[in-house]
Amino acid sequence: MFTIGKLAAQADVSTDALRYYEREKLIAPTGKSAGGYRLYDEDSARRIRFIKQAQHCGFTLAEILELLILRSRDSACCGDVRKRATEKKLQLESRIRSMKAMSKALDGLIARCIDEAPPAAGCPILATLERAAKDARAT
Amino acid sequence: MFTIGKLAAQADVSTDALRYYEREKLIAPTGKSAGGYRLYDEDSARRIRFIKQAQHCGFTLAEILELLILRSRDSACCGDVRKRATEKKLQLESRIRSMKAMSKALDGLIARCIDEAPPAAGCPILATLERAAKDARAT
DNA sequence: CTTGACCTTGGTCCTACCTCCAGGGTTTAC
DNA sequence: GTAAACCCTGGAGGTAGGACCAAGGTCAAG
Repeated sequence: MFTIGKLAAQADVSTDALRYYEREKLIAPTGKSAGGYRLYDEDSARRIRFIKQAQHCGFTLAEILELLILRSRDSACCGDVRKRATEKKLQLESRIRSMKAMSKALDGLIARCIDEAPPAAGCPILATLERAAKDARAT
Repeated sequence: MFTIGKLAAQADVSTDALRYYEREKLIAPTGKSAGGYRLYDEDSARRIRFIKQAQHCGFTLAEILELLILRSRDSACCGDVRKRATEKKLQLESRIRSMKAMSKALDGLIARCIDEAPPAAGCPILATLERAAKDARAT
């Protein structure tokens, strides 16, 4: 059994984050000391590893809570989990697409800037940012 | 000259958003009516197009404010603007990379789930989420 | 027994971008 | 002239994931 500080150090998160997870129902201390200190065991550490890994896969804490609940009830597990993973992947891919579109739009702006003589009258990037929406509306 | 509602409809934003932009110093009404209504002109409309386009390129409102300030002073314009556009592109690309890594991690999870017989004892996705961090620490 | 490191609760604050609301004044169309 | 539609200010709320802080209690070492 270790206190919150030890657990935090071991899992490389802040004690504030751990208390936050507790408020959000993601974890609960295994017990409490006489003086009211939270006490944790190896199971808690595993649970936090789970949370952090899932975050690295793009799940929000709310979604991770659902995964944790699924994990606790054995029934209907794998299919459900796989569905969530797949949905998350689609979501990520959609966001990647939209960011790629932004990146491409920036490419266009930057290229225009180089083409059209740098210290010309009015920055071509800024001019284009103004004009673009008009074009889009015309579409 | 039109009121905030007209401008909002024309630019496809909410009146609340316009008032918010004003608080954030991104825009200001051209004038006010006798009764205190905000009044805007075609220039305001162009400014809002600018803001929306820049948002589509991934700039935050704070960054857009800087762009607008750059635009108003002609000096040192294009180089500065181009620098910001380039930085923003790098930032986007870094975020894209990190999301791709997430997506790939999900791929791994999903694949493992298919390989290892669906209704087995314990979902392989969940098990992997627990284990992965340990492996990483060992690295 | 004292000092310092650690812990507690409960609260506010942060980013980013708004949305929604109340309570009231203004314009405009009929 | 009156009803509907519009606008005003100011402030709260909400998402996501915490950071940080104050006032105070607890624990371990020396």
